[in-house]
Amino acid sequence: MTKMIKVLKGTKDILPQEVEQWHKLEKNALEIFTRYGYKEIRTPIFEVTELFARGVGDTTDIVNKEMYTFEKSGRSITLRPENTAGVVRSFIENGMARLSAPVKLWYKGPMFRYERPQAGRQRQFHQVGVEMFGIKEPAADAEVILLAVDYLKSLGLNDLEVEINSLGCPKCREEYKKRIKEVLKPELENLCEDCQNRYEKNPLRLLDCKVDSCKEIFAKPEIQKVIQSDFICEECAQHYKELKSYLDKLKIKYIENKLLVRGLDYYNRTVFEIKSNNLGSQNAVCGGGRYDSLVKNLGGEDTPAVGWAMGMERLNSLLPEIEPQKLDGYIVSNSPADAFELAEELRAKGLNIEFDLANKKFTKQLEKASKTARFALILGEDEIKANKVSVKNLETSEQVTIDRNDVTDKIKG
RNA sequence: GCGUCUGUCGUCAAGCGGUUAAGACCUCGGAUUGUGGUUCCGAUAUGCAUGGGUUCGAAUCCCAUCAGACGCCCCA
Repeated sequence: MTKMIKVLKGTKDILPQEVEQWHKLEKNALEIFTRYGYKEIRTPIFEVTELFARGVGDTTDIVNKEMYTFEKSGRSITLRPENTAGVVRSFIENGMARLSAPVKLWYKGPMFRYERPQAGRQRQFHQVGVEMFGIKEPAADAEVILLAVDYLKSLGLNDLEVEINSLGCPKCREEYKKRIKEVLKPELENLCEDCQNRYEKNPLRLLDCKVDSCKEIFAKPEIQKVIQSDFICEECAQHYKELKSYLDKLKIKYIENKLLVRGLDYYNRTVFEIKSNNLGSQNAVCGGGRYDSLVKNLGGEDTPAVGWAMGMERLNSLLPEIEPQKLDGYIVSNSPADAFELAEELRAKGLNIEFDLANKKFTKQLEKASKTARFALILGEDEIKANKVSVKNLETSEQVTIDRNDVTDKIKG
């Protein structure tokens, strides 16, 4: 046998038996997001590499080691590892800053990250996400979180945990980083290798290290004091406070998590995640936050923005399996020409109809009908002559011979 | 990039150095040339991820490669 070709590591076929669930995710997204005034946008799945380097941030893992990048005609091109940068690019390029604020956009589609696959993580995966531009007030943050919760509810996912935090603005965050580095400096060589890296790259990150020896160090009172301190400036604190009061009013339960730091450089002030306990170690279904300086960084007018993305595969694994739909009718006939005709007639009326293209024996056809359809539509010589059809309900075994024109009504009940 | 575990039919698997490589499901055919979903019979891996090695003998032991699962890092 010639060698079989297999899917690439970390990629997957979405097979017919699971596609119903994907339809549900997409249908609900369109429906719910539309209610909140969002319009769908579809951006290319590849962009100039620089977009991600500048947008996502060139200190991030995503940009440093996870991008699918290739050269074409002397240009460096990258498969999108996330879609916020692309949407922002489009926002700027199409002059959307001139539209009346807020500009609300949503998207869905495949993303690509060269990572080691594991539960809830693939190299090609899908995200749905929303981005709102032009509103700096915390009400925007609140609405975006409410939308996420609403969408999850529409999928039957009611008891997920919402975690929030405020990163402050670049100014107050720098201060905080400095203080963390200061207090940890004496312990630096006792920290694990990862933490030593993070010490320089992203000091906020090292606070939730899972290594026991690091945990012990962080538990020291003088260090805890710095971690727990309210470092954010007055304005940022006010923003955060207002957000929380909105969430309270909206009865959205949330957990404040000081250690919640997102790994993308563009976030400021509000960050949040929505987690599930049923997902294994990659337990976040939704992640997002505010990114007020991204539009400007990518060459647009200074425009505040908030948004989030959800991993569709992760959502999917939380959804119950959907029973496959049965056909409305399966035509049992040894005259393919007549079966064709009847099938077309009924399909035109919106019914799902099939018949045996291989023209097998009568009993085989009935067997197939009973496995795949609600009704068997028997079209034998007698019926054809009389312009009738015998309609058999395959659940109750009840069978009647009726006029062709009455078949639709009989099936639709 | 690192760590742990795992690769036997389309699927789920038994087998643990000498078997004709169980069994079940699915699929296909027959009992049954106009009445199914139940039942009964039958078919379906010269092959055990791939390549080497050890051995009289390997699906079973060893090595390498590849693939998968899970975890770390990071993220949705």
